[in-house]
Amino acid sequence: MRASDKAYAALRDDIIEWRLAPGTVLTEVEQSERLGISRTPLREALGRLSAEGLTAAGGRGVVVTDISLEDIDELFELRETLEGRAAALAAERGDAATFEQLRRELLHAPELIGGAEPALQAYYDLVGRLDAAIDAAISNAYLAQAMRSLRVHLVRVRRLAADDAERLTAAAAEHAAIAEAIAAGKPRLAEAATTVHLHRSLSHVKATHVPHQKEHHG
Amino acid sequence: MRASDKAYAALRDDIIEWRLAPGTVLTEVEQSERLGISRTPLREALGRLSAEGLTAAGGRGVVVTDISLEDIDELFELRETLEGRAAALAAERGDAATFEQLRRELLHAPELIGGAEPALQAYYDLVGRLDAAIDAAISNAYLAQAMRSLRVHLVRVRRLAADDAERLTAAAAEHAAIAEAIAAGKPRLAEAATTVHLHRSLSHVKATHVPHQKEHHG
DNA sequence: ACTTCCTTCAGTGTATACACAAATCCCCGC
DNA sequence: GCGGGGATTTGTGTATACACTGAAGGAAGT
Repeated sequence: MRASDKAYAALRDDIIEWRLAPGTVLTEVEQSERLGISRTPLREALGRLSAEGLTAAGGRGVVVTDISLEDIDELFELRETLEGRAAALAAERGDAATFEQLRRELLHAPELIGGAEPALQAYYDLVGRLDAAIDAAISNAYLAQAMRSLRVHLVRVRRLAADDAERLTAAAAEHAAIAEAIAAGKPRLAEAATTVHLHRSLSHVKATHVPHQKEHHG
Repeated sequence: MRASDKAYAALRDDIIEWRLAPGTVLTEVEQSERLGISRTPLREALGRLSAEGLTAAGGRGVVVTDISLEDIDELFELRETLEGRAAALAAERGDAATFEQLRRELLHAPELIGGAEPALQAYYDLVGRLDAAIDAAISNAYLAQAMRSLRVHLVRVRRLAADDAERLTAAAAEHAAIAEAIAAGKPRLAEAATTVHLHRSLSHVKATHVPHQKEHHG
């Protein structure tokens, strides 16, 4: 693994998991020493992060970007646009058997949610497989790319919300509805189910959202 | 201006204007010598280009990406999704006077189109101002960013088509219709007008498209 | 003649040194 | 005591040297 990849992954995780608070300035020498690499690969990592919008390269050093409540609204507005269309396209072009299988698994998801850590991870993986199946079904590299770049920010937002078992169970049912609509080849329904799911998701995030306090070092 | 910015702008223009054929491998030492800079800033430029999708960093050296006919279809599919929604949002949130003014100017655009080079540039600027006005009106940084990253590829596609005066005149009328719908505050109509415009645009591109032959150097 | 191994080399990945810009801080003058 | 100007420090931008890897070409053996 290249040093720049390692630095990118480390910094990306630190930002997504809110270990690096928004507003933190990432100095090249400091971070390169922390990660045990040189400035050159670190700069590449910072460039990638800034391209994704996780950091912003303002005048002196790059700073970790913040996510405000307005940002979350904007994020979900774009998400609704992209994923709604993606679900519709998947219903038109996707393989019914694939999504039927996913739907069946999603109906059994509540058993995973109540469980401990590994079972919960299995649930998240399942949702991830639904996303991947949609990505593959739409056969549109540009749309898939746009959604991928969105998901980075969404993971960050998800960490802000309290994902209780109740919400996760409901979300699983919503996902199952999306998979069912796609499997049935109903684009309008798939888009509507996605819209419903995203609105409920957004409501939950905004309801349980607790502002992260910035950890001012020093 | 930084050396990396200069390199980025130069390479970006070379690719967009099809002076660098798809499949061309951009070697770091070669390009850095050609542009009169060092490898370090050039690498940053190549990184940005690859992030945008203008180049792909496969194993050995980065290569200029190709745009196939399927790519154009996918590109316009995403474009329809994003710009349709953007037009609708602009109709909801935009300032009527701004778009009314743009509509009036677009109605006079045919006078510019017939003219020589500078007048044609004035027309392209006018269309660009409409795009910028929509970007500003939607007040959604993520959506605006997604559209910006798309436009790079669209400029590249536009260079493939023969933009005759007839098509440009029709396009101006379609743009005027979009501006009118936004000014009138009619989201559905604005989205529909955008859809119509993009489909006509796509048809024109595909009808007049001439495949670029790759210039194999040596 | 074909295959295989070794050599060589082109090219990237990384580290480091140097140059330059900006911000801060201290000292001197008032 | 306060303000201004210069030095110092901090950090980025760029260049270059070195290491490593993967590929291509040739030579030798079968």
